[in-house]
Amino acid sequence: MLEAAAHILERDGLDGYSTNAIAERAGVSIGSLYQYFPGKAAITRALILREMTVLRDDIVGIDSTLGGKERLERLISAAVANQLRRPVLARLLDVDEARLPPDENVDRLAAETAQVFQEILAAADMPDTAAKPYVTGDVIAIIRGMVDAAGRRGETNAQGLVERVVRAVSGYLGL
Amino acid sequence: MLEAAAHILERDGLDGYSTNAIAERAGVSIGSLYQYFPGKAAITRALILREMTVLRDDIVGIDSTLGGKERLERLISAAVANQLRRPVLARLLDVDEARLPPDENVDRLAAETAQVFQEILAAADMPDTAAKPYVTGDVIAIIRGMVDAAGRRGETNAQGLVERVVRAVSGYLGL
Amino acid sequence: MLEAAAHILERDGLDGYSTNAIAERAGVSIGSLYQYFPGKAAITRALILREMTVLRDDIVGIDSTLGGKERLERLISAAVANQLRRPVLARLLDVDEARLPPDENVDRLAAETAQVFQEILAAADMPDTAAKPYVTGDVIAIIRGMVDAAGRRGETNAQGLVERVVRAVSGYLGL
Amino acid sequence: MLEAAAHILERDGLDGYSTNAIAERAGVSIGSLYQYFPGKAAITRALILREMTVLRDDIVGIDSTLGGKERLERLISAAVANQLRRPVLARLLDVDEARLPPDENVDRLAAETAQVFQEILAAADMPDTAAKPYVTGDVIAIIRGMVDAAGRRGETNAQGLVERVVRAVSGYLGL
DNA sequence: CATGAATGAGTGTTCATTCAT
DNA sequence: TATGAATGAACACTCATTCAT
Repeated sequence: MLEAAAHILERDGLDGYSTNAIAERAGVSIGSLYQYFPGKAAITRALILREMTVLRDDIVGIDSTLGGKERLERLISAAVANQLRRPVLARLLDVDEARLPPDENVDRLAAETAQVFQEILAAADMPDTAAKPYVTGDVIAIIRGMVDAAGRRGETNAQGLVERVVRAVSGYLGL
Repeated sequence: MLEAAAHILERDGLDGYSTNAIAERAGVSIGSLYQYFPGKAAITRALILREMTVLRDDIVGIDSTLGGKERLERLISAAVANQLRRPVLARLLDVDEARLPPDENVDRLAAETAQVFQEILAAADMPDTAAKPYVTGDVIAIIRGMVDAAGRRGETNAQGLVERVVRAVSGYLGL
Repeated sequence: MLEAAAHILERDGLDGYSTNAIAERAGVSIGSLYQYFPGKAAITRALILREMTVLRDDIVGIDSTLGGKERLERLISAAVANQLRRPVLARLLDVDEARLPPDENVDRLAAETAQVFQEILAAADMPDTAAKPYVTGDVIAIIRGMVDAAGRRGETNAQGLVERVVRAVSGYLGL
Repeated sequence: MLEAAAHILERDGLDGYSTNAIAERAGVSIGSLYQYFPGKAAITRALILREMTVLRDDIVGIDSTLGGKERLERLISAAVANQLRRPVLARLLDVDEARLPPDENVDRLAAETAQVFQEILAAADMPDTAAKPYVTGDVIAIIRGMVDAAGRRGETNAQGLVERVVRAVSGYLGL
């Protein structure tokens, strides 16, 4: 059912993203949909959570004994892979999330992910500037912005994209 | 009428962005709205055009006798100012544009803007890499991503933001 | 449109009382219905108001220079006529009103009507008991109860019913 | 299960009165509910029957050797007690009964109850008028109307209410 | 017998668009 | 040209009922 929702969102965009369409695509009745989710918002939230969890898990799994530069690269690699996996979905979920009331679980997951970013940016071999406020936000924004645009252009070559993002972030940090 | 649409979008978001609300806010009847615009999509497109034109004009006005680095900084400055002027509007228009079928005028304006970017990146004192494909797109994406995120965080200090964006773009270009 | 709602309520009961049915019966689209009423509750409230207003006007028009007994009889006559006019509608509105949140206009109208009852019961030639609390409520309840039951039995002879109600109320008051 | 239905009806009104809610409250599955009752209507009917049976039994138990006036008072006392026991339930069942198709068992029970009324009203020390048609219906309506209104006002003092109802009925009968 | 997931017709409501005035 | 009442497809959601396990 979540996968059906994801598919609809990717294929038809926000306009086609209706509970009836989701149910039909999932091959269940609209009534069943509402037995698993209390409402449309819950479906979207679950979808967001699912996508965010993949990234969080990838990122948390990065070997913390590695140097900061190496970890940063791996982090970017994970973020790129995550966004490139389903670029349209990632973008639309991002958009729709803004309409939803804040959700505890989503917020927690976002905080956990940001935490990993912050730890990496505070590593020993990182410049002092990297620990400043807003830096984490900037780095995330750079990654998101570049990968999003690449996704919209239809880029699929993750390796090349990762290299460019690494260059941008490294440059920003003064590495 | 366009300003009414902009206001509604900023104040009520995509959910409140209805033709009736726009007409009421503009102080005209819904019938009149449809005499000036063939449909809701046309209103949004006109709004997008209006906002893009401001940026294009600012950018086109940059003194082309200046060095590439200086022009790049001015360009970023203009982009930041443009996005920070009405951050919510800029973001929502961006989102809603994706729903609309491609539009000739919008595309032309985007191409014109990108053209200026490209010329600056191809300036004599710029590294060779800057002329490669993707680079223009990447730079635009970095700027958009960072400024968007800043707008969402509620940042209003354009000067500090410009500096950070310049740093990111310069780093990315290897300046 | 109100008349359509009334008709549906009378013919199909609360079960058939849907906005779509009302619109269809009224010969307008569902959209038009919602241009005149903000919601289903508003339709029901307007209907209640309409019915209550008839009774209030009848009752307020009773010549206040008459003796208490005479006025009481006229009041009962008016109440009977009102309830017998559309007995099913009166009853169902009564039921549905209980589901609705309290409404200022309805409450005011009810208070105005009760006020007239109270004034008549406090007339000079009325027994002292008539002025006691709960008496107004009891009298209204007797009238409503008897007339409602008569309506459900299909009685249409107002004159005979009025006599019996007068007898009950007079007996209750000790006249 | 019936008690669960009664509880839901009292606590949540007709809006909350759903088969799922009843089953949950009763601690059984919705499937089991449908093994004991063929449908929602049957549950409501059974509930009506249960409540009516209590009154019928009370009334049938009245000593038939007593005088008519005394028996009438006892009957009213029983009716008041019955309605005041669970005033909200009594009222809502009354309302919901109107939606249901007529039921043999309910009708029989109602007839039995009315029969007792009629016998009392035909007692030797009762006025001739009491035996007329409509009188039984009127008396029942007076009692129901007054007690219902009292229940809605939140009255709980049965004794005072019984006295007032007796006064109304006696007055009506010309006692 | 008991279960509860599945069903889908039906509900109240919104909103982009049209067109007679 | 301006108006705004009218339209109706579409939406999110509910709930009485069924039936495979």
